[in-house]
Amino acid sequence: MDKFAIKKRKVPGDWKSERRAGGGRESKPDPDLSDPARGEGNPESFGNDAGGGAGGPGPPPPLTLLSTDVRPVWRHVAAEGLDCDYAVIFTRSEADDIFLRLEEELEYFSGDLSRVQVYGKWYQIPRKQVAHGDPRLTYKYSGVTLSPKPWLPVLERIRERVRETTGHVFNFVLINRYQDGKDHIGEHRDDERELEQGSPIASVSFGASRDFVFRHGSARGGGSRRRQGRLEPIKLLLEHGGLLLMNHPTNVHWYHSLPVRKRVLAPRVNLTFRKVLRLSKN
DNA sequence: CTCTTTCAATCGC
DNA sequence: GGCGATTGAAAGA
Repeated sequence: MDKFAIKKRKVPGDWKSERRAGGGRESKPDPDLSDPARGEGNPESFGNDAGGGAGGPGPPPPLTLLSTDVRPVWRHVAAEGLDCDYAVIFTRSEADDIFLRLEEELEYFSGDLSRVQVYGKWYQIPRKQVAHGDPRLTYKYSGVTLSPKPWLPVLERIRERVRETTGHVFNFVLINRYQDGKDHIGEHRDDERELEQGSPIASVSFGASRDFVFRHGSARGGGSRRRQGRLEPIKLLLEHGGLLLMNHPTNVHWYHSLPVRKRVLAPRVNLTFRKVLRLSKN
């Protein structure tokens, strides 16, 4: 039973007023996959629905749908100690272009920065990873200290859209690339000790849609699958051009993961923007 | 020194 | 195909 605790909300950032084009269908995340290089629908719409004109219930979509009319449709995701907002913030054509540039321009870490020791054995991390950000910042991940590469135009473009939609300015981005559904990341919390107090983490996705799962700390491990421990996992579908804002205190008690999905054949690039405090000591 | 937290692969169902 | 349980060395508080 997948509980999709998703409700509509107004606006966490700057977008004036929410408006929708077609009938108000409550869209629940579709656990099915979706390939990134699919043909197009409306090239200037965000991926939130668009009613799909063909045979959908409700009134027909408006004839004139100008791109300037379209605003992200935010969904609020809430549970005990969990507070997130999700919206597709890039049009399909914007996201396609950005994804292409990311694939062309990013150079991922290799060697020691891409290996991790688990239960005494060393593994390549089951994904690719790289960090970009302001000079002299560092971020520790699984024991290794990541020094960011300088910003690239495509990354600043994404960061600027995130600023427009959330009001937050981030100085660091950790990028993970999942080649296909076999690439994944295990359950973890993001280390907030080296982040600005109470600042959110902005997770932006391009390419293949992937399931994303939150689990409460108390619902994990040894003897914790008891009777009414009613903190069910919360599953989201992160889409091409989508932004998931993870607000404090989500990362304190909730773990998240990107599980294996063997039916997914296409790559996904995810960027988690952060406000990092610490500077490298030289 | 002690205690807590962390990561990914494998196996069983 | 997916999920829960299981496996420990290293780092940090």
